[in-house]
Amino acid sequence: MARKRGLDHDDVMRAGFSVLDREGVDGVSLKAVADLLEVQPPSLYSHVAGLGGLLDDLAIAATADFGNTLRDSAIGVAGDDAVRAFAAAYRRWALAHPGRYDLTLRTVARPERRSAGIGAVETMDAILAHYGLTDRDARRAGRALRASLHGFATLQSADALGRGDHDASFDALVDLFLDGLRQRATVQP
Amino acid sequence: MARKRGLDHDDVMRAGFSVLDREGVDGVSLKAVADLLEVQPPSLYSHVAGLGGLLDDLAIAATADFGNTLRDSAIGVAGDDAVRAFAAAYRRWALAHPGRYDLTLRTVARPERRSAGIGAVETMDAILAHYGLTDRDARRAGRALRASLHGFATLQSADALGRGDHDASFDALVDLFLDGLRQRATVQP
DNA sequence: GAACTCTGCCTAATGAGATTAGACATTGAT
DNA sequence: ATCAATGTCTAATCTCATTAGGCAGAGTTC
Repeated sequence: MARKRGLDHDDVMRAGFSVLDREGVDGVSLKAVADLLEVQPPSLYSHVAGLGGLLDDLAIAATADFGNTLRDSAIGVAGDDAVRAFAAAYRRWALAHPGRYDLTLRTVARPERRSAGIGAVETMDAILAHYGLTDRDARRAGRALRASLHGFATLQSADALGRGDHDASFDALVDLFLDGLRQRATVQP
Repeated sequence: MARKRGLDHDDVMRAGFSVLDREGVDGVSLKAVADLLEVQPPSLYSHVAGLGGLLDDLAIAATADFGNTLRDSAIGVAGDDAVRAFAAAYRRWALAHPGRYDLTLRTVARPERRSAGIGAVETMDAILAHYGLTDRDARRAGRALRASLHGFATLQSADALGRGDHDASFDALVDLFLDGLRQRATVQP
């Protein structure tokens, strides 16, 4: 009768992402995932460490995917173009997967999650290196860019920006950042 | 025996904020609030519309307080000084009350909450008006500033900025924004 | 001052979820 | 054919939120 289908950690992750994308972070429950997999909730404990473990796993996977996307965005471009490409990829990913993006930020404090996010920071550092800033300025510029992108993506996906052309506002934000960057740069890329 | 103390909506709010400040948004439960007030959870329903209602009320109150703080920050200053004061007040408040700040952003979509948040946007618009930007540029600059401040505050309070002098990074972010603003301004305040 | 009503807290009960323990069936190897 | 491993299941417990209905204290009215 019971067909002994045999689930998999990956199956659970897929189902988890499906619920996450559909219902958001708060909608992710073992019940929902189990229903989707047509299984009883306790069965999931063979594959993930409870709800918390599932969310952790999802967060790590999402962070890694995000990092890879960002890395890819900057391949073959440099200077302002690279910044623009990076910024566009950042916003695109965050808006396309609001739940996943949310998850990449909740409890950033865990080491595995942090290391999965390194890719993003390294990519940004590499892009900014072309501007020949001092280490200190580069670090600050990186934080400023990250904060701006994060803030914009979050506010837009929370629908907190009001009416208007958000694409243009975003471009303006990036341009504004680039203007400031150029003023501080020692080399003009 | 029962001392018939007589709670109050305000008492519940105070307790709610206390839990919120101590445990964060996810820590707010009717159980926790009831414990703090030495009352049984169902008793709270006389004063608040369940957990959701309490969170809504807290969010509205927090948003109003935040808005007032921001408004006050810009009294008697103008131009770059006003932007700096506004930015400093924004970050100070957000870092001082991470739970409340979180709450001001969750479900921004509700009308009362939105109107409570108007103060912040109006204050920012008033400050930016001094730069004589076109309406469109002003709107974009406002969004850029809001996004930057929000992003920085969120990332810092999530401990996602890494090691370093965050005060200086924040100042750098604001300076960078001001540089960009000046380039676009038609009047030099 | 006694009865009345209102307000606000209480207990009891229900229900959703997470989680643990332990039984049972299917699979693959010996 | 038997055995161990694996993975799912049912049953039970626990924490909360929430609803229903009862009871007591406070002020009001006569």
